[in-house]
Amino acid sequence: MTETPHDISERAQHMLKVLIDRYIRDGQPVGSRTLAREAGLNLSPATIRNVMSDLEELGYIRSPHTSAGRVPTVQGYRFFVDTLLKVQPLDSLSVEQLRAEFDMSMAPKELIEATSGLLSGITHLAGVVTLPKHEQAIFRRVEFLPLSEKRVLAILVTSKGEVQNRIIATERQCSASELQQASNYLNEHFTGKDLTAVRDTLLRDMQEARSTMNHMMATAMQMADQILEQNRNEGYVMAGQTNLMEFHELCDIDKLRNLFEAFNKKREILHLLDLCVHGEGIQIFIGDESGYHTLDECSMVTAPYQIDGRIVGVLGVIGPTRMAYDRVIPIVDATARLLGAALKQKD
Amino acid sequence: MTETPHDISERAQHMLKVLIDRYIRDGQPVGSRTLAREAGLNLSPATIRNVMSDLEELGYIRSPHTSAGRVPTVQGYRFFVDTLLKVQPLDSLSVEQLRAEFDMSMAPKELIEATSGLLSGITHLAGVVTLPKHEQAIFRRVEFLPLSEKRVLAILVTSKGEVQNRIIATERQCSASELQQASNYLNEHFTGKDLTAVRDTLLRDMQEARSTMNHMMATAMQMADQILEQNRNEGYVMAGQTNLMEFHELCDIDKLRNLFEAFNKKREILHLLDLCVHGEGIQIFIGDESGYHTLDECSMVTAPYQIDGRIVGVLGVIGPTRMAYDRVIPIVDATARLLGAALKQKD
DNA sequence: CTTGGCACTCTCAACTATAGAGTGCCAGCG
DNA sequence: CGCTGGCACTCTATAGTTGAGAGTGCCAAG
Repeated sequence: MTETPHDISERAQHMLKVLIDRYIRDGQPVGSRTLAREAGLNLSPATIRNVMSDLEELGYIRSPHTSAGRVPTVQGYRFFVDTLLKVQPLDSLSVEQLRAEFDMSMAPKELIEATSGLLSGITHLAGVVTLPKHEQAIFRRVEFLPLSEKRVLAILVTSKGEVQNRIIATERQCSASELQQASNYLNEHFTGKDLTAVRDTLLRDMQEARSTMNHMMATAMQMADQILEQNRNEGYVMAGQTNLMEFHELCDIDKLRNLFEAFNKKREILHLLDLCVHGEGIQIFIGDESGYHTLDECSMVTAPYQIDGRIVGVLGVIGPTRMAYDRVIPIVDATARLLGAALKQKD
Repeated sequence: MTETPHDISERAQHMLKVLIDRYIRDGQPVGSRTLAREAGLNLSPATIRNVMSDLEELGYIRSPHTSAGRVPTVQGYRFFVDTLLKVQPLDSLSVEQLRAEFDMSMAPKELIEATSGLLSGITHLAGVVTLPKHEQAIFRRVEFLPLSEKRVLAILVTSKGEVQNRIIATERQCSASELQQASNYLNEHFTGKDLTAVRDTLLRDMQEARSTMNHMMATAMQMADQILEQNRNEGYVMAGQTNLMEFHELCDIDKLRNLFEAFNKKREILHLLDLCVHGEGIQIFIGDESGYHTLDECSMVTAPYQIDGRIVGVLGVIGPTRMAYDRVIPIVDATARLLGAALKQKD
C-alpha cells in the first residue's frame, strides 16, 4: 500500500483509472461524488477530493472550470494506456469472426480497402491502412496492347500480384509485332529482376542505343517508377470518417472541417503513420502528442503489419482522445496480424 | 410591360431574379429596402413590398419569420433556373484552361477521379462523376501469371483500356505452359468479341467439356461479369465533400452527417444520377425535388457525358440549394464534354 | 400605381437571476 | 495521521427579460 511508483500511490492510480474509464464511457467531467460511488473503496467524496487534488497537481487530470469535476489530461491518458491499462488479446472466437471478414480472393488493393472499412466498422472510429510497401518489387511481366492508331495500353505486373496500367501515346502507329517484340525483349531480359535494377538498366540502355523501342521502354520505366513510388510511401486508405461526427467533443464544425481536410491532404497523417512503422508494435498518439494541431482532440492507435516478418505497412484507427482504448487496441493488433497473413498469400 | 407569362409580371420576374441573385451571394434573407436599392428600378421599398407579397403568394419566396426579409422557395429556384437564368457557355479561354487540366495519359479510372476533383476544385462544391458504362465491352486479352504454388494472377483487358485483375486459388499447381495454353485458347477464340457473348460461350463450353482449364475459364468469366456489372451501373467517384461544410445552412452536424453517410452508401445518390442519365442534357434537382430527405437543403447539377454520341455516364456537383447556378451550370456542361472527349481517345 | 408613414411583429444579443454541481478548506473524530 | 461531514465559495448552464433593429402590412394621400 505504501508502494508509490511514479510518485503516485496505488490507491490514486486506481482512482485515476476509474475516473478515466468513467470519462471514456460518457464524456462528462467526473466529480468526487461520482468517483466515490464508482471507485468501490468506501471512501467519502472529501477523501476522494484530496486525492484528485494530488492527481491534478501531478498533471494527470484537470478541471475544465472551478466546478465541473475532472477530465484526464493528455499526460493522464498516457499514464493510463502505458501502465494502468491491462490489454488482453482478443479472445479466439472474436479473432475467428474477424478472420472470416477477410476475403482471400481480393486483390491486395481491395483487401486494404476492405480492412480499413472493417476497422472503422468494428470500432466506430475512422479506420486507416497504409498501402503495403515492398522493399523490392520484382519485375514479372510487361505487356503492350494496341488500343487505337497511336495509343498503346501498357500493363506491368510485379510480384505480389500488383498490376499497373497506363496508356501511352506513340508518335507513330506501332504494329502488333513491334509491340510484341518490345514486350518480349523486356520480359526475356528482366523477368524476376528487382524493379529498381530494371529501372537502372533501362535507363542505361536507353542512353546507349536509341532503339525504336525507346518510347515503350520509357513508359515501362515510368510505370516502374510509379510502382516504386507507391511502394515507398504512397498513401493510405481511410474509412468511416463520418463516425467521428458522433463525438460531441469534435462537433465544432471548423475542427471537423480541418480534420477532414487533413485526411484528404494526407501529408500530415502519412507522416505520423510513418513514425508508427518505425516504432515497434502498437503505437498510440494521444492528443497533441502528434504535434499536429488538427489532431489535438484526437488519438491514433496503430499497429504495423508484416509479411514474412518484414513490416510493410501500418494500420489503425483515429478517434477522439476519449476512445475505448482497451477495446480498440486488441482489435487493431489482431487486424494487423490478419491483414499481414492475408497479404502473405498473394506473394 | 403588361405581358404576364406564368401569371407574373416582367417586373416581378426581374425582382425575383435580383432577390435570388442577392440571396445566393450572401445567404441572408433579402428585405424590401435592400431589394429596392439592388433592383435598379427606382421604386420605393413600399412598392417592392407589394410585389414581394405577390411573389410570396405565388410560392416563389417566403419569409423565415415575420420580420426577416424573404428567401427563395424551391419553386422559386426552379422558376429561376428554368426561365430567369440566361446561362451562357463558358468562354473559350476558360474551356481551354479546363481542357488543360485533363491529363490524357491517365487510365480511365484515374481520369474519372481527376475529373471529380476538378469539378469540386473549381466550383467549391462536391464533385461527382459516375463510372462510364460501356454497352458492349470487347474482350481484348486475358493473361494468367503464376504467383506462388497454387495462386494465379489473372488479368483481363477489355476495350477502352480497362484492366481487371484478380487472384485465383487453384486446387493444384498449374505449370506455366498450362496457363499459357489456357490464355492462348481464350485469346484466340474470343479477342474482339463482345464480352457478354464471350461470357455465354464460356458458360456453354464449360458445361459441354469439363476441361482442365475449367477453373481458369470460370475465373475469366467471373472477371467478365465483374467488368460488365461495373459497366452497367457500378458507382461513382466523389470529391470535395468537405467543401460543403463551409455553407452555414448545412452547418447542422446531424444534417451533415446524414449527407455524408448518404454519399458513402451511394445508393440514393446513384439512383438520382441514374435519373439524370436518362433525361437529356443538363439536369438540376433542387432541394426536396430529389425526394430524398437527406438532400433537402441541397441541389444537384448534372450533365451526361458521351463517347461517340452515346451517353455513358453522368457528372455534376452537389451543393446547397443556394449555389451559383449561373457559374456552375456552364462548368458542369463543359466538363462533361471534355471528359467525354478525353475518354473517347482511350477507345 | 406609387409612396411615405406608422403600428406591429419577430429575432437577436445582452443582461440578470437562479439552481445545481463541485470544489477547497477546516475542524473534529477514530 | 488519515478520514469525514459541514460549509462557504465559485462557476456554469438555463431560463427569463429587455431593448434595439429589421422588416412587414396596411393605409391614406399624391
